[in-house]
Amino acid sequence: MDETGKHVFQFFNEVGIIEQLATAMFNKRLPEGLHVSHFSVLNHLMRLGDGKTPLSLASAFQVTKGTMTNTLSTLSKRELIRLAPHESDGRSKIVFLTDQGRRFHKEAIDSVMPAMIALDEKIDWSKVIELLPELQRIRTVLDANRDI
Amino acid sequence: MDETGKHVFQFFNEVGIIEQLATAMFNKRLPEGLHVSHFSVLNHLMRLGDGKTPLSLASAFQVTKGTMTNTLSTLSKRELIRLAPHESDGRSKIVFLTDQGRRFHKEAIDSVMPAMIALDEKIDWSKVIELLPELQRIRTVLDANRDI
DNA sequence: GACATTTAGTTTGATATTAAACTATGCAGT
DNA sequence: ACTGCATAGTTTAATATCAAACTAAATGTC
Repeated sequence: MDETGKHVFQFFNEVGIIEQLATAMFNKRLPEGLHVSHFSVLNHLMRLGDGKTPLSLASAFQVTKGTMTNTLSTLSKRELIRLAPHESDGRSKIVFLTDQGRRFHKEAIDSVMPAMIALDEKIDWSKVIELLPELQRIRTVLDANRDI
Repeated sequence: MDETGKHVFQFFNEVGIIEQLATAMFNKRLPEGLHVSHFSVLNHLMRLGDGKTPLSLASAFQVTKGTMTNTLSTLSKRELIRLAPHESDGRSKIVFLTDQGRRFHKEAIDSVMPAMIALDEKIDWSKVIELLPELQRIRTVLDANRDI
């Protein structure tokens, strides 16, 4: 293996570890039984608006349909979302945020923010933001080449 | 939430998705029953030398001791590693690569490389490598602040 | 030296995730 | 209209992972 190959493995390794640490940090601050995956869905619906289908959410987070079924069913049991039938497609559903869901989203952010502020002194977030476009490019390419 | 906060969530989101896509890509190419986690351990031992303890591996990948016990036991069952008692500490063990393990590592890389080469035309790996130090910094900070 | 505390590894129970099979609906071509 | 293929979501079985309890060995304190 050449040098570049090693760096690439290292890159994926760093990404994996950052993901684990960040996930752990979030999970620790979410109430019993709720996971980053649940928060992420709520966050997505808040940012981009609800009324999405389960499949579009699965695709946004790159998880399988089965995973999204599971995530949404937990959110639904907790009444943080409401699943309505799709008005024009009998196979599909539409996901709506409930008031509880919106409230929970705000509370979750409030409980994570202190940790972020604590990190703020140590991480140059502006530099992190500079990384975003390149990460998005990599994500897009990986996504488009899932079958190779 | 302010703008920076949104970017930070976005950053963690991108990282999460890249991790999932990369993991999926690797897993698809590994033989039945073996996972990126197993390859990663072998890769680590190849890069930095074997003779490590399970705990040091757990810490290198930021997984729990229990997870590492599980990973190593699979590798051991397949005889890709050998677990020897620690010569001076009765509680501990030492992980050695077997010849099969080294062979498997090479084969795994050979089977992943074509996909990387395919991606090579689309991703500027040199730019990826430029991201490494900043990612490592973020990782280190997150790691050092796990308790906050 | 005895006892308390720390440390390395294992075990247990729970959960998120995946891949693949399955159900039901939509749609396209004939 | 019928038939066949595609699509949306669910279910199932297997696995990786975690947190927390547990075992056994080491270390430190008195």
